[in-house]
Amino acid sequence: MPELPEVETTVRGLRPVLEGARLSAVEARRADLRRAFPADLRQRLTGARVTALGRRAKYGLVETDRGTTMIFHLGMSGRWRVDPDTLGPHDHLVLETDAARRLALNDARRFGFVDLWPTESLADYPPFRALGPEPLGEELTAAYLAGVLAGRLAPIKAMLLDQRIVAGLGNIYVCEALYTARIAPGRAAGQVSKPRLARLVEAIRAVLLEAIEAGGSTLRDYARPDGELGYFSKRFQVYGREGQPCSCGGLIARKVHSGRSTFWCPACQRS
DNA sequence: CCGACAACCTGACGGC
DNA sequence: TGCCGTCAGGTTGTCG
Repeated sequence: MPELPEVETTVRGLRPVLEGARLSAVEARRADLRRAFPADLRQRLTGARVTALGRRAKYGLVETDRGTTMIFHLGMSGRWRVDPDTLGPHDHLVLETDAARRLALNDARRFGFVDLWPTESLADYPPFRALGPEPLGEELTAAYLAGVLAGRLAPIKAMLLDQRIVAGLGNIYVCEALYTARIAPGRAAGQVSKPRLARLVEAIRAVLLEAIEAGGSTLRDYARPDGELGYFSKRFQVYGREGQPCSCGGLIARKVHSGRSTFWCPACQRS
């Protein structure tokens, strides 16, 4: 499920449940996801008050009044279920609050993980150290991209998926942003012109904001016990649409590169 | 630097 | 109905 917009929507959905609440119970129902849960997870979080919810790239942040932040990553299939009636086999971590709310981190494929880190030095959390700028922040500009992509021969699509270049884009929204900017995904990154990079920055923002907005509009549904979130049944322009017509009259193509499907319109996305 | 691939897992879906 | 192959939003590491 989760790229940046889904994580952002998740965080917004968790905020009214968690912010200001005290965690009365913390239970890991298995030892690990992709990695082991921190051994002191329960001890550190039980009794703590949640002071803030946040996001960095595709990571969710749950800050507590104990100087510790719980970091979660949803991997491919992770989601938080709110006030579930019953717990299923994939509900791996359960939080209860003093307001008698219950949250279950559900992750069938277990590619996600949960970690703890001191709030004051979050920037030193190893997975955060090399992250590039937030795509919705002011640091992401055409000038920045031009600098970091200069001379690079790798396809622009691969560069955008590299979290060190921009932090938070995944396969779906990279395809969508390149389509919106009318840039061919296979174009050498260092050869995309400055005006096109400017268009790309705008497209990235527009695509992400639209998805977050779509997620926001289903936030009411987010609280359903099934936790259904998905990609907001949003209709993508190219992703998953191989063989279907583009608005230009061309046909959407699909090609696999290093195991990931790329969708694009060869007719109107030019290099 | 670059591309390809495997690994980590389960579930959904299409074809037969 | 069921079995089997294929594919899926991410990250990390290795190899050539």
